[in-house]
Amino acid sequence: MASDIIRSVIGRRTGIALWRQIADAIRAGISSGLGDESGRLPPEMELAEQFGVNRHTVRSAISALVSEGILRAEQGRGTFIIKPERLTYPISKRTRFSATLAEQGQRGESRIMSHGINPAPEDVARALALSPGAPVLQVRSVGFGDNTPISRATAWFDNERFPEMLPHLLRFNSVTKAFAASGLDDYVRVSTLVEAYHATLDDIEILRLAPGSIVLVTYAINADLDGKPVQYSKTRFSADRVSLQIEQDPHQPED
Amino acid sequence: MASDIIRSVIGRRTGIALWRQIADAIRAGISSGLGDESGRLPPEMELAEQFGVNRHTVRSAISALVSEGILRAEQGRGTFIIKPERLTYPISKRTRFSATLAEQGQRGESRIMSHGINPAPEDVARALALSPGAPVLQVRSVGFGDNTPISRATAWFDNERFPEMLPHLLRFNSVTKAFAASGLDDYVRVSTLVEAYHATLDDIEILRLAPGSIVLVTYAINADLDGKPVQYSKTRFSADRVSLQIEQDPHQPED
DNA sequence: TACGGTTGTCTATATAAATAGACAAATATT
DNA sequence: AATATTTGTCTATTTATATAGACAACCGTA
Repeated sequence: MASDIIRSVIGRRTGIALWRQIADAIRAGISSGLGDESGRLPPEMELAEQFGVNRHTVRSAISALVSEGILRAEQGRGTFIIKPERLTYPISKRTRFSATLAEQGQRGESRIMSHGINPAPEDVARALALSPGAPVLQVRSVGFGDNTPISRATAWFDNERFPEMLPHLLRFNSVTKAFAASGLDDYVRVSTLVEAYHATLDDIEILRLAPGSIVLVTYAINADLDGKPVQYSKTRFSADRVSLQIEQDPHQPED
Repeated sequence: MASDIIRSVIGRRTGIALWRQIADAIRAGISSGLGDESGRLPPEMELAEQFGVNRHTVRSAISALVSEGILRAEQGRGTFIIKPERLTYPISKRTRFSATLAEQGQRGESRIMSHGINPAPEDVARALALSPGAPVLQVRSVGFGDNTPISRATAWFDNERFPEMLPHLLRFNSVTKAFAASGLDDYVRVSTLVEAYHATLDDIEILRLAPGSIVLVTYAINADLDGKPVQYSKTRFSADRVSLQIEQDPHQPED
């Protein structure tokens, strides 16, 4: 009885293998209370019945989740959930994790993977209110939580206005501190665009995702207090591992 | 040569059929410039070569997109793109489409599918700051743009405070006007949580999606100017058809 | 009208996914 | 020690995916 959490019935002839649909359903079900207090999943036979498939199909799904590091199977005992949590990322006017560069405190960390100074592509120039081709600093980074990759980001900065941004970033590993060292004491998030896509092969490799996983993609603009854009970043989050929490600063006076 | 837009190489033995991966890649590629000025896709043979698969596999993908209404194949001429656009949904302090109930103006429209007064489930009670089990009005609706379904939503309202909400909603087909008629002149969005999932069978049916599609899910809370929550809604958007645009009201005074 | 380029249809074969059944191996309980 | 429960492994069969090749049907143009 128990787990009627499996409401997401699965379809056939969809181009998505049943075992993968079931793996996705189990992964999703974990956060919504699949499994008992001890983190034990219902036995394979029961799951097979719930999903209306053969036991071997469920086993394929579980096997995939085991190699993802989400489940652990113990012969004779059962199958257990390893990591139930989902990180919540705040996005507000004062969002500071922005390019997922550091300062997440607690369990967060981020690493700069590569950087360079290039002429601004069209979309970057538009976002930063620069003329196309103007020199911009581009920084790629990967954000981690509990040693698992959570997000990967590319951030751009106006190289004319912030010529010393890169050394500051490398030194402080914090956008806020790097801006401060560049003479910008405060900045605010002015715009965030959210989209969702299937993971690319790069996503799968870098974020250690399962094929067919989903990524949340954000396009964010930070500006100084005059409204002039100072940072543009594109970030790809593992949708399995994060929620984006958008706060609208409720208790402020109305305009 | 042209379309090296196909960067998203496809993987095998992933549990996702090649034809579906290719369909997803083409669907995604459309918005980023796949196809020439006239909206014509590269010929099947060329696509097959680009993706490194057999022509028949590409044909399966195209056939799926044709029945999705995204492509149109004409014998002897080529395959053409039907709908390139993607709707942008704003989410800000003053977001009013909220439960995707109406007032989107322009080309937007929404229809109430069902409604009822029930005891509040735990998450709804928490969001509305009510005691669990308190009576709440629940309204399900589907939002349309250009006659294609864009989103489906469930909204909850405190039935004690707004006992006449339902008739007002049915009459005005607008949350804002229904609140106004209930004596609440203004309200603001205080919180929006964004997640992404694979489409369920319900999503596929109601939003007319392809199996394996992605949905953006938002959990939103609107509150009156005292900060008391007045509406909680869960909305599921077709990720192929919308971007969520989050504005943080940049030009306001700091706190 | 003839031709190159394109989509549509057919047959055949190989590989991956799914079902079915049986039994071994480990675990916990009686 | 015996038993029921659960995961692990094996064989066999069917269905869905993917590849391969050939040719018909249709379009635009030379």
